Amino acid sequence: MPELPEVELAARSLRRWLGGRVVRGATAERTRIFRSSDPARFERDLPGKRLEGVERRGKVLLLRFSGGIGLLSHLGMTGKWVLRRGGPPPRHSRASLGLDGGEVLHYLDPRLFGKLSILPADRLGQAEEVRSLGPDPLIDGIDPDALHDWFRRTRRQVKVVLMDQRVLAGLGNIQATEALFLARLHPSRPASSLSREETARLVGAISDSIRETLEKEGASEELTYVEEPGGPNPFLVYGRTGQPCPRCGSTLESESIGGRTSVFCPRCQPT
DNA sequence: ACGGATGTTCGCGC
DNA sequence: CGCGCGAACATCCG
Repeated sequence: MPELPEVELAARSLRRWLGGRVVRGATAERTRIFRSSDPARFERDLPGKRLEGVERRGKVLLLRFSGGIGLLSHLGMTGKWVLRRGGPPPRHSRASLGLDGGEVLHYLDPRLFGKLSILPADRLGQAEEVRSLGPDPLIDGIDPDALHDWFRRTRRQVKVVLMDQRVLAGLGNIQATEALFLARLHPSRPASSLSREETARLVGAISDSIRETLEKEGASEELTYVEEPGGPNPFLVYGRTGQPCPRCGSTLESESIGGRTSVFCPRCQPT
């Protein structure tokens, strides 16, 4: 589920579901989700508190509750917040917040790669997970010169740099793959080889890719309310190795870059 | 049944 | 300190 667009949609859902509402009860399993915190604090600190605000920085969700309680949520690879009313808890619910009217907000995470921590609300922004982040494309925008400076100072491949959260906050394997395709840049190009003009093109492509994904996944979320996976692949090239390039019809190829599968068109994205 | 998966972090070696 | 690589985490899905 989670790169910048999905986390942004999660933030919007959380605001809609429990903005201003009071938590009646809280439960948390003792799992590695609570690494730097403690499930007991989740259960003890949240009941009686009102959600006052939800922010997102990169892939990190920051929830502020009344009483100065803060909750940091990183969805990892398979984390997800869902709202249910009644019924048995969904599979892999690791923590939950009970609300008025029988509604329950569940944090689902089958693989336990995500993270939850309770900390003072006024220190959410100073958490290491947030402090280490570069500019967020949606909140701060992307400065082409600053990105070009990063590119010039590294010997890494451009896709690896795009996924470095210190450079830009929120891009993962999908968004980096899609943006490089839109910008017609091969993912394994040394970042330092990109011209100022190519970097500017890439900046536009990143914005386009994020906006596209937000629209597509936002629309499907409204349709289903309780989002279910398994729809058609909404991406241009991600997950489409061996299929025809949507731009030129050449067969899409893939290779591992920075330990992740990267899909590209050998003709549109020359090395 | 096997292989891969939207993320992060750690250890190892150069 | 930079960087590449592989592994680990735990489960699901095609």
